Amino acid sequence: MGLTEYSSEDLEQEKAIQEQLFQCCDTFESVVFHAGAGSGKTYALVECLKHIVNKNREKLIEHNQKIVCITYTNVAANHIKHQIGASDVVVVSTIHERIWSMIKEQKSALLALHVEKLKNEIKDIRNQLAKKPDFQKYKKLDQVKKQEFFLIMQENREAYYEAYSNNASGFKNSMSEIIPLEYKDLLSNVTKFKSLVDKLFKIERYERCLERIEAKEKEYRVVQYNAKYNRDRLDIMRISHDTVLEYGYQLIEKYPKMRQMIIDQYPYILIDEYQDTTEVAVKMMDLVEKYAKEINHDMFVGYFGDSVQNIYDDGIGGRLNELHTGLKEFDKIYNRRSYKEIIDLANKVRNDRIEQKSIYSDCEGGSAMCYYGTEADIKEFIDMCAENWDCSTENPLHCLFATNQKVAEYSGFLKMYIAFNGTDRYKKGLGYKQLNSELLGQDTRQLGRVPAMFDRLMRLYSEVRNGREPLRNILPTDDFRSISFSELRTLIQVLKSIDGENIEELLKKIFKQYEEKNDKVFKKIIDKVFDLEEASYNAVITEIAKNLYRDDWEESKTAEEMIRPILEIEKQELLNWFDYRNHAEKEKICYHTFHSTKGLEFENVAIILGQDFGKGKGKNLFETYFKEYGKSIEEISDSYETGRNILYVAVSRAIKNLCILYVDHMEDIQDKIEMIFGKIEDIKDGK
DNA sequence: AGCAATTCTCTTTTT
DNA sequence: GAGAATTGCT
Repeated sequence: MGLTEYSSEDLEQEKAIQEQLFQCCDTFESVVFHAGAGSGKTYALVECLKHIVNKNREKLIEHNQKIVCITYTNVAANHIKHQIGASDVVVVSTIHERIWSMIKEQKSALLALHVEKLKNEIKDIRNQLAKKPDFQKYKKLDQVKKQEFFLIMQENREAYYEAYSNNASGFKNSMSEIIPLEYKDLLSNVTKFKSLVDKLFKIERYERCLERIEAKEKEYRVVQYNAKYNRDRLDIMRISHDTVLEYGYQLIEKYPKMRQMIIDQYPYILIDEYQDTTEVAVKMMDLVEKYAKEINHDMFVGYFGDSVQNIYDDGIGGRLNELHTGLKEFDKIYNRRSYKEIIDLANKVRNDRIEQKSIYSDCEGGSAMCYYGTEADIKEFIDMCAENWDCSTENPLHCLFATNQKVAEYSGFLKMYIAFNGTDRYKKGLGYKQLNSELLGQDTRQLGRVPAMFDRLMRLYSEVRNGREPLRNILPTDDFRSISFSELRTLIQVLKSIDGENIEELLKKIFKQYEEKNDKVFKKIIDKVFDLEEASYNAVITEIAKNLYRDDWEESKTAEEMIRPILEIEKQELLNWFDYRNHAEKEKICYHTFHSTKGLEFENVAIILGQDFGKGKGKNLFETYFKEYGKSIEEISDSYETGRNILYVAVSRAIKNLCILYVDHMEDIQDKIEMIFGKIEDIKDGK
């Protein structure tokens, strides 16, 4: 069995560290708690919260003060809320939510910052127009001409945007109808022309916004933050995540009163996963805490996390001590998650001063191995792991890949992933980043319009077939109650008859029934799935085309031709996709990206390290890590850290069994790999 | 040939 | 939205 008996000496030690932490809370000595993977970091944080509440609840209530706990995600916030139970003196939230709630009432100060930001942005764009070589031709025009050009473009704004997504020659054609000859030169390079006009329009929008703020127009009196949007829209008074923190920092820096207010209201601030927070958030904490010292007020800031588990681009990682000075440091070296073999390997991977030790005395009995092979060996490797560890739905194997595409491939919906990836919506611009949340988001609200439609369709499909109480979750409660048993049975029969090899067949079948049968409840169900004003085959096709493709398709192709790749997605792929997202069926083998496993733990883990992560062909995320392994701090590069952190997170998910497959050339790095993993074998000899 | 314009390609994740 | 790769122009 294993991992059941504690070593009493270590348990005492662990307790002693926790006691020291409590003491720091009591004496307002701010701390950083370095806790590696599986060490019970969140447990320590929750214990601190409880300790502070127990000791100070009355006092806090009397002074109308709260303990603040900041997490990186909403999921983590809910998790901690659940663990401490409802409390009137603790507020748990993400940094954005907390900062916004602290600053949103300072409406006039925020408005002033917003005005300043608008002005700075305008200045910046003007600066680019004057300096960037791209705009040389524009620069040569005199003021009057510049103004005239702008007015012409302004008058033809609609035509400009209509032509915008055409290819270069098409765009040139449409534009030369509008633009007088003297400005034709600007159009010689379409990309530069677009960039110029976009910038001119942006300046205009910002200036107009400034005027409206000045005029105190209704919608222009307060700055809004809505967590739903990922981008600033400064011109309509809407800011996004980064700007919330930016404004927060500026307010705190500018107004001592703001600092005072935070200190008075929130004498305790605990931050979970500090390595993921942004620089500006930590600088804010530093400012506030230093000010508290200055005016002799009590304030405690506690950071909980692990610099090596920073796997996001904008997290501070190991830079905490530069940004927030004077913190008392604690290391937690005990591991409560894994067997010794895993812990030893994870220690070697991170290769820093933190060396974990199991808290259990019966911690031997796990396994950690490494093989090398080629792309073609992956499948066999996975099967070998599943077989060796006797994996089943009760004891599943968890496979970790770098990219979502690989996850989609092995989960059985690669064709679907590629079909969506190939649509205009996700191919153009930054769309490919959107694909992962709109197609693979665990939360239904993240899904794009079309994936959400397919999700509802497949929910119905599997509910009718596998649900214990079919339709209970699909029919509105009233209908479910009023429908008779035999009616329900026929309805289910009809719904079950909807089937087909691919999306096209499914849709055709559905709407054939829809038109033939005059069943009110059936229609209601289908209406709900497609969520359109009018439900028909053509309406659905058009909706999909409109959502996934640019709107200039009508001339050349019909909607149906346009969305051919989507229509041809096989039903089996849809089902696999649906199961992957909902984890409805407990699988024998589950697939994840490295990133998505953060914070989780699995009995059996297989990791595939390949060439599929990074820019350019054949780039290998881990190559630099292996190459620079063991070198001094001065010699290592940023990509060493990126590789190390991701590999550490991946490796430390395992509780008992871990196996790694390295899929790339390894002539130069074999010795380093063997330093970490011990002997590495060819997968073909491994069986 | 040499340069400029156009098109293609690119990882993960949260707020 | 940046940098590489490809196509196009003179």
